[in-house]
Amino acid sequence: MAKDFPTREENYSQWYNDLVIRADLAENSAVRGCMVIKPYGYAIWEKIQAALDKKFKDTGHSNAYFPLFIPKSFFSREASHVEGFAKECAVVTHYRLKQSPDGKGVVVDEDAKLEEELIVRPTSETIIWDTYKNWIKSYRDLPILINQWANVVRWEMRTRLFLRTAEFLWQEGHTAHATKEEAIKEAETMLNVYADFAENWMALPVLKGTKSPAERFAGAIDTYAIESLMQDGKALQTGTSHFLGQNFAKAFDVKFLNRENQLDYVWATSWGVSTRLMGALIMAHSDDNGLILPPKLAPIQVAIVPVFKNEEQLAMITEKVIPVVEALRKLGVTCKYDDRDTHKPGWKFSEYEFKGVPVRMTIGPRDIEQGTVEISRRDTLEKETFQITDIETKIVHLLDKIQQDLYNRALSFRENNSFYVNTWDEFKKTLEEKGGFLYAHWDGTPETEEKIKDETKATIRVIPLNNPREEGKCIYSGKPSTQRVVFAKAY
RNA sequence: CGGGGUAUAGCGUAGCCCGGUUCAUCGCGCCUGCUUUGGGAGCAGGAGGUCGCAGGUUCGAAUCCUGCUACCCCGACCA
Repeated sequence: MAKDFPTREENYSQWYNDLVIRADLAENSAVRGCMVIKPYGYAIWEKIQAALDKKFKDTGHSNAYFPLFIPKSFFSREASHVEGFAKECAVVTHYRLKQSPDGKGVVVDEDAKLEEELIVRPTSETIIWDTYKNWIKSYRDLPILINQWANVVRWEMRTRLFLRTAEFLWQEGHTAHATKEEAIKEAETMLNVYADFAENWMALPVLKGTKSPAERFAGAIDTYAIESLMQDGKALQTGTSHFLGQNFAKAFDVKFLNRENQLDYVWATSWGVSTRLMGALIMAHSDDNGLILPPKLAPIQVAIVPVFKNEEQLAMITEKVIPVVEALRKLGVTCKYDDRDTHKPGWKFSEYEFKGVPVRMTIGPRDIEQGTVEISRRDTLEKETFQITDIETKIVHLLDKIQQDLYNRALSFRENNSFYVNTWDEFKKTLEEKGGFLYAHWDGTPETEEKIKDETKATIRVIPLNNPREEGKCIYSGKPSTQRVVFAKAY
């Protein structure tokens, strides 16, 4: 097995980073806090994009594109929005370079100073609402249901591959509606789209809920989120959907004539998921042997490794393999026949394990004699020998089973790491010793939430949707509470 | 941006405390050849380094001093 590959027990942070590198997903770039997404990693992102994009289209949305640069003044319009992002904006001040007077390289041409600075978008609400203003005159122009696939920049102090990079890829939906009810429904619909994607594609069980005021998006009335649990017991916010009320409409003066012939501000939502999803994928499923990908998102679903001593043997194997590859492709399975003679079988086994390929098929002289193949599944590392006849059907079923088993495994992990706690001591003890999701009573005040955070680093991850009512006492203040909320340490 | 640490070959490292025939170690990887190939092969040979950058101290600096830059960890912030 690979040397110098830390196990999760040693250092989860180190484990995660090395896993990303070893699985050939991404690396830190020369630009501070940014990442290079390598071909294999990007292939996973493309799978994620394709699946989400289809869901967006199916729910009536269209894609569009808005500028990367946003005039600084746009940020002044919505007070809480600017407060939320001001500290992490990259600012463009000049538009030209010139030869350095001393002849060494280039310098910024001070004569080319911009009249108004441009902000590299940290999110696009402002520029989009400035644009929507011109598009919306009447209720007949509504709703506007638009999504944008883009990159955004947030000058974070501390960065980590996929989880928090200075530049990241994401999609951001921005919708405009005639009524409050319709906008809230949209925000909830998109939350469900994300939850469905997480559970059925990423095999990642999620909690759906709303955020406490302190954790809300800057400028939102209500923030919905899906929250998932990683293997080290920390929570990761994997997607958000915001009901923005009329805040941005008022800030950008977006009014329309409603059915009653009255001028009104439009109601808005925004929602997004990012390359952070890949971080979730890595941390939720992987083991010490490398990545484990759910079949639906794996760029390679089946890796076929021939074992051969010479070209004649390889030719015999290839003859058997080609019909299988073709049959699998017809069934929509992506497979790679790795007949390179530059690496040994053992090397390839490890390689595809690192990359998280769900199923490996091995075929060698032994199999040729007996008409068999060896099938190995990545999630359990189990190996089994089958007759090659109709093997493609078995593989398709196995892929479905792996997808389901991964979800079930993650779900039982979450269930085993969710705790109902009733006292402050119990809260601290459980958080310290076990981590995970803590269901606890909270008095509903930001002050209490803040104090709990200061003392334990735990935050309210979500207030679950359709949360059962339950009388109780706040674990911190002892004041009355009507429901449990979910606390955890988060990334 | 506060506190701490690190920077030596593609990657990971030794050497630094106590400057000097060790001014560059070891492992992985890479190249060549032979033997190998069902879980990251073995042996033999080989290539590869402005010791982060810029100054300073000294007869002499990877080693000591100063400044800069980048990265890592812990905080604050966050998809």
